[in-house]
Parts: sequence; C-alpha cells; structure tokens
Amino acid sequence: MEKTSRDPAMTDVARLAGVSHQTVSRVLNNHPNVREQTRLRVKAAIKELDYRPNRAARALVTGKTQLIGVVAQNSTLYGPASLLSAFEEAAGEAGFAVSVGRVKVLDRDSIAAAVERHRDQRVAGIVVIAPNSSAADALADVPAGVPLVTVDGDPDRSTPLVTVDQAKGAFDATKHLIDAGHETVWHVSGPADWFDAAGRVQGWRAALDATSAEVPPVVAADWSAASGYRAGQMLARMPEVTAVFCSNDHLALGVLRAMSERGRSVPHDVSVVGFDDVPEAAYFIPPLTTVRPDFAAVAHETLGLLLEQISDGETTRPRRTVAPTLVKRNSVAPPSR
Amino acid sequence: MEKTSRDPAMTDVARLAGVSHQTVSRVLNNHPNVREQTRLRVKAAIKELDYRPNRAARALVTGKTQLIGVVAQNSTLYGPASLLSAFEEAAGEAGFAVSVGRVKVLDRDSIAAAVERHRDQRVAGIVVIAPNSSAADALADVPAGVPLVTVDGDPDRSTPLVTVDQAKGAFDATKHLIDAGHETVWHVSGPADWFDAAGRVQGWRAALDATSAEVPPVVAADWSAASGYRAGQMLARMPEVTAVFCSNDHLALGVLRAMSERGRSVPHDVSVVGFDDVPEAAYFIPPLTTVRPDFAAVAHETLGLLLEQISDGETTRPRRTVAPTLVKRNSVAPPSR
DNA sequence: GCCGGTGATGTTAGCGATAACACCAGGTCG
DNA sequence: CGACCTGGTGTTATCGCTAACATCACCGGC
Repeated sequence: MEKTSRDPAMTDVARLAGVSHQTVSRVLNNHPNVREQTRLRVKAAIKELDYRPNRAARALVTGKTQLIGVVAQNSTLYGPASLLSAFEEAAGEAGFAVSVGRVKVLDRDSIAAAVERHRDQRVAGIVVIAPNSSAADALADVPAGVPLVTVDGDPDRSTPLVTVDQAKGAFDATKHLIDAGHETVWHVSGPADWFDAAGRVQGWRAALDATSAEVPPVVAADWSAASGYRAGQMLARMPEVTAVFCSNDHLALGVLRAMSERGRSVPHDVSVVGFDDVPEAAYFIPPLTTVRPDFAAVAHETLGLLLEQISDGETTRPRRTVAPTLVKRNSVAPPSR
Repeated sequence: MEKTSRDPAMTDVARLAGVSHQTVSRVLNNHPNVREQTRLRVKAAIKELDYRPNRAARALVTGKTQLIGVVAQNSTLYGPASLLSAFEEAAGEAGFAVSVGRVKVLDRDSIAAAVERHRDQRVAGIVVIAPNSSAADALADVPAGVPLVTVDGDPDRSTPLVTVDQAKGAFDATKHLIDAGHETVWHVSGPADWFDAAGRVQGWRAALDATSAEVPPVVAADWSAASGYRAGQMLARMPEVTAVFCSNDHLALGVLRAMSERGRSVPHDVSVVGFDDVPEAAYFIPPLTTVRPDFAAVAHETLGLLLEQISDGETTRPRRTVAPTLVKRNSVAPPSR
C-alpha cells in the first residue's frame, strides 16, 4: 500500500526511454531533428507511464494558453444557446478548451467583469456574444492586444464581428409574404437595443420599401412568447392585418395563440413568419414558416477570426456575415380577401 | 514607441512596494502575518501596475487548478442547456472557471475522450451530464481520485449523482390527471435509454398502480416534437384516450398539434401534461400544464458535491435529488364522457 | 539581563515545461 | 585533409509562483 506518488513528469519519461527530457519535449512538439528510433522509444515510454504534459508548466514558459474565453448571457434563448454549443464544438476540434463566463444581465459592468475574469486566466482569446448595445459598450474598455471577436454585436463598431445576416433573413421573409399577395406586412420586433432585432427591422423595412408597400408601425416586444401573445392580441383585432413577420419563433408562437383565441385562422386569415427555426417550429399550429440561421457557420467564422488574431495579431477581414435561409411551411397563404 | 514589455510579475510589484515577492504572495493569499501598513502598500502597487497573478505559475507549484470541466452533449435540448447555464453561473460565483467539452453523441468513446481532454487540462473536478446508459458506462473507465459528479446519470451506479426527482414529478403529473377524473393516463415517453425518461415512466406507473388504474402500454418516442406528433396521431384515433402524460414539453407540443388536427379538443376531449416547463409552454394552444424542474438547485447541489470531493477527497452523501413542482395551466380538465 | 517565543519579513529551492546554446559525430567540399 | 555544415542530442537557464526555512526585532518571564 504505497502513497500515491506524483504524476509522471517529463524527466520520468526521459529516464525510462534513456534520453534527456529535452528530447521528450521534442518528440511531444514534433520537432524534426529526432531519430525515428528515438521517437518510438519515447512514445513507448509515454504510453507506459500514461504521461500527460503539464499544461501549466508549458503555459508558464511559453506565455500562451490553449484556452478561449467566451462571455455569454445566462439565458436559454435558442439562438445564443445554439451558437455557444456550436462554438464549443468547433473550438474543441481545433484543440482549444473553452471557458465559459456566464453573465446574468447584459450590462456594461457585468460584461467587463467577465472579460476581466478571462484575462486573469490569461486566455488566448475572447469571444463575446454581445447582442445588445450595453454589452457592446463594455468592450470599449478591453485593451487592444487581447484577441477578441464579437458575435451578434454592434455593426457600427470596429471590433471584429461575426453575425447572421439579419437584414437579409428579414428581407426574404417579408418578401415572401408580399409575393404571396399581401399588401403589407406587420412586424413584431425583439427588444430595440438588440442588434439582431434592429437588423431584422431594417430588412423588413427594406422589403416593404422595395415594393412601395405601406410601412406599418413596429410592434415592440421582447423575445418571449408572452410578449408575442400580447402583440398578437392587438393585431388580431385589426382586420387589415393579414401578414405578420415576427422577430423570432417564440414571438410567432404567442401570435399564433392570440390569433387562434380570437378566431382568426392562420394561415387562412393571417399569415405568420418567424425567425430562428427552433426545432419544434414545425409542430406549431400550423407549422411555422421561418428563417433558419446557420449557427455552425457562425461558430466556424468566429473561431477562424479569433485564431487569425491569435497567430498573426491581425485580421484581414474583420467583419463576416452568414446568410440565413427561409424555411417554408404552412403558416403563409395568400390573403383571403 | 517602446516594445510591449511583458506583463508585470510578482517581483515587479515587490520592487515597487519595497518588499520581497514573498510578502506580495502573502498579501495575495491573505496570510495573517503581514503588517497592515505593508498590506496596503502592496495593494497599492498591485493596483498601480494592474498586476494579475499568473495562474499557470500558481498551478504549477500547487498542483491544483481552479478549473472545473463539464462534459455535455452538443444539443440544445432545454433541460441540459438550462442545467449547464445554471452550473456555469454557480461555479463562476464560487471562483471556478468552467471548461466545457462538447460531445456530438453520447456514446462511450466520445464521453471517455472528453473526460480525457479534461484530465489533460488537470481540472480540479469533472461534471458529466450523462443522461443515458452509454454515457454512464464511459465513467467506469475514469480512475478514482478524480473528483467527479454525474448529473442525470445512472441511479444504479455508485458515482456521486445529482438528479431531478423524475419519478416524483411524473407521479404528481399522473396523479393530477387521475384526480381530475380520468380512468387512466397514457404516457408518451422519451428514449428508453435515458434515465430521465425511465424515471418518469416509473413515476407514472407508480401513480397508476397506487389507484389501481389500468396501465396502458408506453408509447415510445424520442424527445422531439416530431415524434410527439407521430405518437399523438395514433392516440388521437383512440377514443378511449382521455389523458396523456408526455415525458417533455416538446413531445406534448407534438401531441397537441396531432389532437388539434384530428379535431380532438384539448383539454375538453383529451387532457395533456408535459415536463420541463419550457418558457413558451404557457403559450402553447392551450397553455400547457407541466412539471418544472429546479435547474438552479441541481446546479448548486452538483457544485457542492464536487467541491466537497475536491477539498476532502470524500463525500458524505453522494446522491442528491431535487424535487420538481407541478405547474397547472389549461391543458387538463375532467373527461367529457 | 539572558532566554525563548512570536510576529513580520526575506531567502532559497523547487514545480515541469521550453528556449537557447553547447556538443559531437559524420559527411561535404575546396 | 582540415574547415565547415548539419542532424541528433544533452545541458543549463528561465518562466512566476508557493513552501519551507532563515532571519531579526521585540516581547515577557525568571
């Protein structure tokens, strides 16, 4: 019964393989000048001891970690959650660990504190999912030199940014309704300080302008089904409303329920389009036509941009946009009138 | 224009404060034997230099990191996503960083690989969200000595485990339907190899047994609205079905739509109860009665169990269960017959 | 007035890697 | 055939911290 001794270190491997620890290091880092036979001996020793390099020691001497910090809101909104999950997977495949710093609210202080925590950890780079303006503001405080990429952040700021092409998605959705024969399209929007919501408003308006359709007032909501329901109750009472584009699927769900309660049939009386394509959208009543963002693509672009900064210190094209696609289901029909 | 010099280290702070680096270390670690005046001088120097301790160096000498590794599936299922988010927040408050290792599928090899990646990082502890049996199997390979907590894992295994009391939630839901006057309750279940699903089946059956109600066959599905819809199509054709307990809210959504298509009104003709209380459940048609797990509580219990293991090496009570609550809305009514 | 204890601080020795340089054998070349 | 390169390897210094021990002033007690 012996005391658990410490984990094997490089010198233990070296001793077993009959070489110096430096040679072990060379094998580990794939340096060219190692004889094949030596390499094999070292690898065998590594395996035999179940040796794993000590990252702390490596980080200490190189000054670099293999860690990426992500700042995200503590919410289960479908978009951010999908993005985060996709990013973690992509980063993992690239050999980076991902440390997630959750933030309760997206205000300047919380974001700044989360970024600081990551800097304390000496992460190689930071990704901030900063979907609203106060979150974006916080990034002004981050000193240059820390590789940083913003996702869904402020398009008017100069930080490297990856985002879904909200305007295009909204344009397509609105256009689809107009093409179905509707005279105009109403819009239930997400919170005004969210860039996603703003971009969708912009795309919606552009589509209406393009066909000289009348632009009705934006119906403001947050992202919740509850607020969509309230917006829907209002719209359901207005007979001139025949088409509604909602800023996300949950808003659309609320609208759907309000319409159903008021006896306005979707899509016969009113057409509805959402945004996000949550997995259950196909099982709303009726199945929802919606816009699907490609979160995996956003994640990959983000990682690419970050890795570029980490290695070069600079970035060639610091703004990237990923186009979403319209998914047609049964919530859109020509107006009945 | 001078070259960016290296980050300040402890010796820089020491020099500025006119003390030795060891004294700086003592201040940082709140050692008692430091004169108040010295402490203040050191703190001032730390602030002036914007000094941050190098965690790699600390980890190297102490052999411990302040990192917790989490293994989770790459999915956006509401339950796991909520749990993860809650855990990250709780761990952050306790001063730990959380590294998330995503896994595409919950099979033994992937889980084992993810655990290994975390061990390479020398995390202080590991949390595995292991909701099905193949995931749980992988943990057999983890050597003792690595603090490990399983969430939603195998109740029959001896690893420390935290879980929602699935059986109680399901029992309450089923009981609620029986109390409303239904002769029996049908069940649309999640995948059979998920412990969550199994626990819910068990609770459902217990409630039926307790009132000597007939136990209809389990309708098997996965967690998706699509599979709920298929199950619902079948159940809708059976006039004797008046009450359905679904293993999660998305299944319930699919059932709701199938019922609506077949002209069976919920709750007038058929009552439905779900599980999870997703935020939009209140806006289904009709608003869904469901069971709400307390993910924050699960997260806290998990963290507590893990920290106990990290400090003591042992655990007093390695199994913890968190009771969910029934949320009553409008999808349950007495049978019409 | 000397001794031992105690509080405040400094000094030294690692932790486990990589970097930089030193070294040595063997081949190439003028 | 000696100078020079070059591939393979070892040696030493170093990263920034904490642990352990050393030091020193000051205190009270006999």
